[in-house]
Amino acid sequence: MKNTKPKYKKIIDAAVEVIAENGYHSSQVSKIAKRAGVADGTIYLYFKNKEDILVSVFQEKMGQFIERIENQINDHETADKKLYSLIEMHFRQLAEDPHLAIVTQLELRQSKKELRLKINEVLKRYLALVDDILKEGMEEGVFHSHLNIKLVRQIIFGMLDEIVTNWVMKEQRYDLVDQAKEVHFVISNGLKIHQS
Amino acid sequence: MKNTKPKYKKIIDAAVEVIAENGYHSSQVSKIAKRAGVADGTIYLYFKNKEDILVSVFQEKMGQFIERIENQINDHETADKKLYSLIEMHFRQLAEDPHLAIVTQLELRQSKKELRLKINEVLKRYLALVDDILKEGMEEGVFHSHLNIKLVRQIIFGMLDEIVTNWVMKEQRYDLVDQAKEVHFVISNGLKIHQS
Amino acid sequence: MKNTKPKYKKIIDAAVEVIAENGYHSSQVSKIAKRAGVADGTIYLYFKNKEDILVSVFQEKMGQFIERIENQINDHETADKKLYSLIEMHFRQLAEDPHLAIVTQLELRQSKKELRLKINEVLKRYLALVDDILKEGMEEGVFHSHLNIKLVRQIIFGMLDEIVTNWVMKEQRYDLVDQAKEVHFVISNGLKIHQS
Amino acid sequence: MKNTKPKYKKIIDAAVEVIAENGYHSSQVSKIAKRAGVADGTIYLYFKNKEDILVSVFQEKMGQFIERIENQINDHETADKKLYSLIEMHFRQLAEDPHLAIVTQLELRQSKKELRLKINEVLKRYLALVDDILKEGMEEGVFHSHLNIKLVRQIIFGMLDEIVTNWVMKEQRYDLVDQAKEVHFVISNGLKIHQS
DNA sequence: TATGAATGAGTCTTCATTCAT
DNA sequence: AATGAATGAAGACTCATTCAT
Repeated sequence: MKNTKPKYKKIIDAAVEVIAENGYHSSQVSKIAKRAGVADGTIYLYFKNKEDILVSVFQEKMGQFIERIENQINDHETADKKLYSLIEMHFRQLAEDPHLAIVTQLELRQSKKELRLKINEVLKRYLALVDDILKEGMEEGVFHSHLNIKLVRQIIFGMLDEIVTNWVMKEQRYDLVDQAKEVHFVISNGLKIHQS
Repeated sequence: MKNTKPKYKKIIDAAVEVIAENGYHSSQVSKIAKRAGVADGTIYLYFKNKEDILVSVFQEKMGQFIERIENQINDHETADKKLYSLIEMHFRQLAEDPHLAIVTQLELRQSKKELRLKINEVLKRYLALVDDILKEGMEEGVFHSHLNIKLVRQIIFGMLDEIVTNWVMKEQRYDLVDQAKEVHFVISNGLKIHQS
Repeated sequence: MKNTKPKYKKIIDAAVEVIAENGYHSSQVSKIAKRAGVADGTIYLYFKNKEDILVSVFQEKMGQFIERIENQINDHETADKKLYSLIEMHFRQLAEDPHLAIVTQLELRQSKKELRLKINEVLKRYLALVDDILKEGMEEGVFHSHLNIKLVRQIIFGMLDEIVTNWVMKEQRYDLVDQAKEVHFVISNGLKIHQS
Repeated sequence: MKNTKPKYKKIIDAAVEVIAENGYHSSQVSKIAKRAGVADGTIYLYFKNKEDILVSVFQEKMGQFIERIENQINDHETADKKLYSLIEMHFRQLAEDPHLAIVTQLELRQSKKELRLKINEVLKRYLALVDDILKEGMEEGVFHSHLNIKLVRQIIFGMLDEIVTNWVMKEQRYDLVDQAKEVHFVISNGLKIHQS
């Protein structure tokens, strides 16, 4: 946690709610302040500007998100099981926090370059996690070792991201976690070495 | 082609250029008008509002994009070869039009709900294309027929989309089309039935 | 006249009034727009920003101010008579336009460097006028020719400026033009060569 | 000295520095507090509000300024010599304290009416000094006795003020005190009775 | 006395859209 | 069909001041 001051946390949480409900552009700073129960100006004691709120939300929430996946993964022994666990956790966590899901899948996709770069910075840790699983799978002799890890990492992240986005846009009307098995089947099958 | 009047086309093309160069938020209607060589007000003779320009760009360009893939695919006989062709064409077309790539991958990811829904409408035709290939592969007995087509379609689109986005964000410094083979390998391998 | 468009002039005149009545800092752009009978945004078709209104007021009004003095001066033959004419006209013009006097003497004395530099740019023409009179007087053998023109020019401008400012701050309760004779007496006496 | 408490003085001195360096509008109370080494709130134990800091700076510094001139003047016997001494001291003191010069000549020229009135209050003592010299000169039969003292006082103050302002705006690149002689020559010459 | 975290009022500016010509 | 001058709504951010400790 970057900052444990109670107002900081209250603002972050208020921001997730307000942005999920109204969209980033309709989430006036004053609206977030009111929801957090602080004065408008107080926001600026903790955040550089409005965009910084968005970045901070992502950093805080994604930090936890990734941490939980890291922990969970270690409970499993093979790369393939770890991969399944990652997929399942990815879906589960977003399914459990629909507000956060809306923010990460829709509202955070702003086109401002600076914002995108900061988001990518946070995602690096997640991608590193995927890399580790891939390398492990290759060392185990289970995954094709000629595959370009950077590319496969993009494939996996792209798959998961698109599936979650779809679920959010379909207004979360079905069970996201249910999809984990099949998604894992396809990608695992795709990476694995098969005897022919 | 929705509209063949010369000014309509000039505005569409100007919009792609201007948005690619400046980003959506810095692409004022007046800037697009100037680039297109028309008066500001003229824009509103052809488009309902600013967002409609963006949607129309997507419709026009994506219409062609999908059409070309449709044509190309028919030259191939098996579902797997069609799948490869789709991937290759997806990458090739965006690689050949970097301005368009920037617009579709970055600038179009605005969060306004209405816009996103219209974009999805256009993409339906693309997804239908993927569906056809998948069904064909299942009928051929090559792809696992128990797979949820809607989910696999998301997997494929998500993969390709993420890979193109990465390429755009890395400022197109490497050859995107080169990636087609490996991407096809992974997804094809993932969908195929293997003897164990 | 830099710009003869009627709205430009209306805004300039409204600005002088509003600023004279309320002071620069209490003269919101929207207040000026309303007084000028235009929309807020229209201001920005003619002026870069709020400060630019102030600068433009000065340029427009001071342009006329100086022009009139230039014309008037030419009617006189000796440097000393020209000097008197300059003083009289300086006072007369400001006395005739009390709103302008308030703006130039009080509201324009903002401390922002950029603004001050632009104001000085306009004043150069006025100072050049004074220089010419001084040189002429020296050539006539009437004014001391060893005097530093740049310094004397400051003396004259400073005198006049302070006297007008005092009059404005005393709420213009006495006749400013009445002072011209005595002021001219002192400075003329000060510059002239006397037999001792 | 209005207030001899050490923090009061520290705040005054910090204010002169900060305002000279940053300009009045960029001199936030918090910046002055930090420079003075006190908490923001402490400022308000010694000053009613931000403007009161500025007024107090002027009162403190101008009090000394005038006092020194008063003392110096008494060393001289004739009005004319006193006048020279006043001019020289005026220039010398500001030349020796460039921060103060910037504050008095540029930053203090804010347009808020209340502030200007308080500044004038302080200046009264200075103007009285000038008045005394003028009266003395008239009694000596050296200066024209028909001159309006209030007007001449403005002439003298305006001259000196403009010359110092110019020097400050020219970034103090030349010697201000050097100008005293010539300035005195002009005004003294202007006030004196010459035989014709 | 001293602190400094919190407050919240206040405004310039942009730009999508309109409409008289 | 085309123009482009004019419109006006909308909101992030600053900073002087307060007050509980």
